[in-house]
Amino acid sequence: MGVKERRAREKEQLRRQILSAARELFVNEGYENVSMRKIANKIEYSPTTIYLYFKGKADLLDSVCKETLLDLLNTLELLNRDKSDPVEALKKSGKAYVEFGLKYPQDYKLIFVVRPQFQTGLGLQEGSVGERVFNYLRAMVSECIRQKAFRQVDVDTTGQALWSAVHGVILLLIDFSDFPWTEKDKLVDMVIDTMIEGLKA
Amino acid sequence: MGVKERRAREKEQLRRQILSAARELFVNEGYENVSMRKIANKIEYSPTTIYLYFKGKADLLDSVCKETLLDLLNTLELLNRDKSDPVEALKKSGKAYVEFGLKYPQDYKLIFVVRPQFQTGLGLQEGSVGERVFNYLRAMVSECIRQKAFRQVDVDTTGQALWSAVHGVILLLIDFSDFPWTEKDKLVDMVIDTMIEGLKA
DNA sequence: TGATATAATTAACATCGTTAAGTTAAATTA
DNA sequence: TAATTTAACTTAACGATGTTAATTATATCA
Repeated sequence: MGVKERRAREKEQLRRQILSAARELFVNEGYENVSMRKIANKIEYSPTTIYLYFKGKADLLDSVCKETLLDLLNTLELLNRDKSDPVEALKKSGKAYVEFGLKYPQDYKLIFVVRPQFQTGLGLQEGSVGERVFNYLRAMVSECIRQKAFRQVDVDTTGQALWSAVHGVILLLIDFSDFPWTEKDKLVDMVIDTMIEGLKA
Repeated sequence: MGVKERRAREKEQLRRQILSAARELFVNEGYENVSMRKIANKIEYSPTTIYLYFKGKADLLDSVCKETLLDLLNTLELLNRDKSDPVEALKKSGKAYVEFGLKYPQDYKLIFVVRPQFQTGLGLQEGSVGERVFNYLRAMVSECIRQKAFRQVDVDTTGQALWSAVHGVILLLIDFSDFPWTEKDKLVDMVIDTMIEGLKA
């Protein structure tokens, strides 16, 4: 009777093996430089086997990204959000978001830069992990307004603007690592603090 | 005797023709979805002819990007910078920068996201077009501080922070075009205005 | 005109993502 | 246990890609 379960377990194991090989290759060599055959070689299966577990290369990438996004969401939610000081909480989350992006630069780019192009749907649609991350940000902004720490700004627009700012600084730091930036933390603080200062009542 | 000159002129003409066809296809269909054969078809030459004028697809891309960057620099410098109101000038330039990024999304991504690692003369190295664009921004910030419209912030950090913000909003709008953003101009204004508000004295 | 240089083409290669057909091994049924 | 069904995996192949080498056409100069 437990044979089906064992089989399912074995299938899941190979699925994870594929995913893990794909992640490592994508991160180290870049999505476009990784072929299905290369992934297959790494796990010592034929290339077509991958298609029994994933719809295709794009789907594989999407699954890798989803894992990373869940990790990010988890990181953010673990931050003890002090409701009494939502502004400080927002700052903290913003910095954590940037830190995450800089800690996993390739993953970050895969999710937020590479993936949208290759995906037919969207990583921010209803029920997606991306949407949950954004909702988290939205809720914090909302709380800042409710407590009148921020002036009466539009919640959606403000959330999107804040996201833009942190997104931008992450990508610039990643992509122009040779550029003579001022000290990294100073720049990140400047971006976040300036935005928040501009929103205060 | 003028035969050499005519030949050179003809050669240059075809070069520009290739470049123009490549730009149109890159912008409309995306870099990865454009093949050398497709470009060749458009100009009614054989695919290999392109290799007599460009090193390869990547070189073609870089050339397209360089053109675009020069165009951006020109656009910015044409903005009549009213020295009497540097804050307004900064806003105007910021919006122009975003508009430019959204007008040439493919080019923008290629210049500032995809290619920085490999490029010479296009990124932010000394003497590059990118550096000139950044210096332009820096000068405006400096003027805002000098006229005491901004508080006594660090010029470099501030310039980099502002750049981060506009860079971020451009990329989000490009990459997540399906996302239910609030009206585009409203979001862009929010990003720029909030940053500037946060910098005021 | 005929030789020469240059421009453009044809043919081909290796590799890509992906599909269809075929094979092997395990699980189920009799 | 023997036959049959089912699942997992592989081999072979297709069309398309970027690019190179060999070849042909074209225009210039003697």
